[in-house]
Order: sequence, then C-alpha cells, then structure tokens
Amino acid sequence: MTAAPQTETLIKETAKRVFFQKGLINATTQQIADEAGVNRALINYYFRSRDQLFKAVLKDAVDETRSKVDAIFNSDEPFKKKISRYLDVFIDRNAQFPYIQNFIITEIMQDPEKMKEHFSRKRNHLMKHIVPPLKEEIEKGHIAPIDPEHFIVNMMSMCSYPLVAKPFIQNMFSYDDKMYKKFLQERKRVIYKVLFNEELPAS
Amino acid sequence: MTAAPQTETLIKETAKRVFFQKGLINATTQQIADEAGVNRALINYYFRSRDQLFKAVLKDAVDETRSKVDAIFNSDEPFKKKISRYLDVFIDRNAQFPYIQNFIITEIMQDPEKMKEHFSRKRNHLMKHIVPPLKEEIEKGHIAPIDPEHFIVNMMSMCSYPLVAKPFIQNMFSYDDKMYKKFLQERKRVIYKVLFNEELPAS
DNA sequence: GTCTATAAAGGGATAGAC
DNA sequence: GTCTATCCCTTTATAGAC
Repeated sequence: MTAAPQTETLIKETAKRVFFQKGLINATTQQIADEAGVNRALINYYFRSRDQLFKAVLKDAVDETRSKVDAIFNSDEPFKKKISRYLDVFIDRNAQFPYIQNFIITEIMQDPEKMKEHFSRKRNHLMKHIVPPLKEEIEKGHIAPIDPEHFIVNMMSMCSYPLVAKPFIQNMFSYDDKMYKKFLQERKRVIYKVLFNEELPAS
Repeated sequence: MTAAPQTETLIKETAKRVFFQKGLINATTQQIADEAGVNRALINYYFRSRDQLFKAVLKDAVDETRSKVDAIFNSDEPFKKKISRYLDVFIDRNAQFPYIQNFIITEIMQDPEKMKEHFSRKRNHLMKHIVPPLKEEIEKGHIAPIDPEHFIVNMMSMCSYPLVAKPFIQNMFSYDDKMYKKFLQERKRVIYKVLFNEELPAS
C-alpha cells in the first residue's frame, strides 16, 4: 500500500469537512490544502481541478444519503414506520453535515442543468417510494387525504429548512449549539405529528 | 431632474433581477453592467463596490417584505386570519423574486455575523407577532397544543423551502413554470390545513 | 508523490480624459 | 455623469525540479 490513497482520501475528507461542516462554499483550494496540511498542487494532482474535487465530494455525500434512504424504503415495514425511520436518518445525517442541503440547492440554483448530473438516477426517487404506499394508506382510511406531491414537499420542507436555515434559527430563538441540536431531535416527533396528525409511537 | 437617479435606479433594479430572479449569486459586476446596458465603472461610481450594491439591494428586498408582514400582524384581525394573510404575502412576494430566500440563507451561511446587519431590528420579529396570540389560542382550545417555536419553524419551512428548492421540485415532479406557479398557489391552502388541521375558509 | 515557481485568467476598483 | 485604460489582487492550473 503506497501513500497515495491516504493523501487523496485526506484531501477528500478535508474538503467534505470544509464544505459541508463549515459551510464555506467558496473555500479556495489553498484553504482546503492548508486545512489538510498538504501542498496545494496535490489537489490538482489528484483531482485535476477544484470543480472536480467539489463534484466528487458532493456526489459521495448524496450517494451515501440515498443508499440509506433506499434501504429504508426497500424494507417491508409499514409505511408510517418507514417515514419515521426516514426522519431519523435524514435529520441525523444532515445534522452531522449541516450544509449539504445548502450546497445541493446552491449548485442547482447556479445551474439547473447540474442537477441532472447529481440526481439523474435519483429523479423521482422519493416519489416512487412514497406515492404508491401513501395512496394506498389514504384509500384504507389510515391517513387523511392529501395530494402526495404536497405531502412530499411538506416532509422535505420541514426536514431540510431547519438545517438550511440553522444560523437564522439560532439567532431567532437565541439557541446555542446544544439547544439547536436538541431542537433538531424534537423535530422528528413534531414532523411525524404534523404529517399524520397522530403521535409518533415509542419505538 | 438629472439623468443620475435614473442610472442608479436602473443598476439597482437590474441587480435585483440578476440576483433575485435569475439567482446568480456570484454574478460579476460586468454581468450586471451588461444586463443593464451601462458601463461597468458606473457601478463603482454609484455604489463604490460590488459588496455595497449587493447589500443595498438585499436590504431593500428584506425591508419591503418586513413592512408588509408588520402591517398584517399589527392589524386587529383574528390570529388565523393573520396567518392566512401572511401565507398570501410571503408566497406571492417570493414567487416574484424566487431567490431572495437563498440569498439570505447563503449570506448568513457564509458569515453568521452578517445577519445582524440585515436583521438587527427583525430579530424576534415573527416571534413577537406569533408566540403570544398562538399561546392564547391554544389556551382557548382553538388550536391544538404545539410548541410555538416548532409552529414557527413548520410555517417558515413549508413556505420557504418550496421556493428555495424550486429547480429541485420542478425536476422531481416534471413541472413546467406554469405548473410550478400553480403548485405554489395551492400551498397556501395546504399549509393552512397542516398548521391548524382545518380547511382554509373562503375569504 | 511532493514540492517550488510561474503562467494565465478573471474580476474589482480607481485615475483621468471627455 | 460617463467612458477608457490601467492597476492590483486573488485564485486556479501547470511545468519542472527533487
């Protein structure tokens, strides 16, 4: 085993931290190199360009979240249970890397064509997992009637926005980091309640 | 009346369009000048720097929304009616300038200290308008018990996220611009329903 | 693989002519 | 008020030595 993969991994992990934990979307290659303690030229050596490093790191993050979500929805648990597990995974994962959502949105905002690169396979991903079982539950009378597309947007909104707007929320409610973390955990229960108009069962 | 104010206004309106309608957060001064059909140096002449132009435009946008929101909550209508009017104003205003929310978030993300410049007076703004009457309505049994902070975040999430994530939603649901616009209008009713668990009355 | 040095481009801001 | 020309700085990317 040579030293190469170590450096490449180090750069990638550092970029992940700088971009998604520190939220520095405009971080320069110099900043990332300094943070990783490597020479700046090595970034070009391993990734050719800043843009390709960025894409690689974002792709990894998106893929990782997606595979976790797939695992949940491909299981044979009841629909409401799947949703509650989705809330767990989505919130915990994004609490660890709070700015992933901002980056996805900002990337797409700059150039909607970019999304197709990142989400070509994910397109309709949540829809396929959610719309059929949701309609079924509504027909059975287990869930109050709602347009599935609004259901999905409600769920994503209430999950993502509190992450995307972290500094805004901390300021508005005078939350320190510990209180904000607690608030995020509470949201799993709150969102479930709002979506289904019933309490989240103790698991 | 000289030609000066016209050019200054032209630059400002153009920047507003480039930033908040086109979503080009990293637009260069050259791009803005070209779009406005003026010489690039005039931006520095009127605004000294790109940063000050940006701040001026963002401040205008924030102030305009805020004064509309204040007018609603300073009226003496019933609480639920105020919320429904807030949904109207917030969604219509941000549908016109879809990327204002992104910019606020991105600005704050880059440097949380910046928020204090923009929102020093707004701090706790929504809280003061919402928390007391919400608690009162809950005590009276008109609204199901909920933590007011989660209520506010639920409301802001379901309003803002569909705007912030516009390209994402359009892609996911294969919405063209017309369908997306319709979807946004529907959300007024959907959000009201989710917040209060009752239908929005016909106004 | 890793470093130094340098090329090359992009963008913001200003001086000075008109 | 408006324009051209220029300066300056930042940042990316690469060539070439080690």
